[in-house]
Amino acid sequence: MTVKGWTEERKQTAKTMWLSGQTAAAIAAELDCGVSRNAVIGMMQRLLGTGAKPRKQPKPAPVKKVRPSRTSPRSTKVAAGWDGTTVINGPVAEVVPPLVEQPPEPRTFWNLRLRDCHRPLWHHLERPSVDAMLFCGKPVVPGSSWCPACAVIVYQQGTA
DNA sequence: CCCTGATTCGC
DNA sequence: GCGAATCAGG
Repeated sequence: MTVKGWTEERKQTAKTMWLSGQTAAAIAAELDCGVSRNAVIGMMQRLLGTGAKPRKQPKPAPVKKVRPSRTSPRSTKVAAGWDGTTVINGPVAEVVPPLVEQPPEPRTFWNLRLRDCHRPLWHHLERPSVDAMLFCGKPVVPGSSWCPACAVIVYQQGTA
């Protein structure tokens, strides 16, 4: 089932994953067709109009760089469950739709993403099970691993 | 260095 | 329409 190209299913999956906060690379891996993360990003721009956001740098000098060849060795990527749900066969659309928006905080171990506040919330537990591993989950300060509130806490504790 | 998304532009 | 190259930020 490796039909190269963007099928409606593929677009839907990518779109939903993107909206749910998955990274482009993760989406590319999940789709597991010949798409790179750039392809995913490019598709999102066309599909969702990502370019609608105000850009910071107008990129003044798009000087033509050397483009010797476009051939790229596409490595086989492993499709792993991205939200704890194994998606191997069957219409992906049936497993993805339930995702409307971001899950409420705190985030679970499985839902925690790079930009979610990483401050652990289980410091009371000796041996927390994965299910008990909750993180703050609020949006982090860009460049940090914690949200503004947790950054202060972590800093005061000297755990930074 | 690695990663991320964003943009440009050739196909 | 598509995606690699490239860029810019973290």
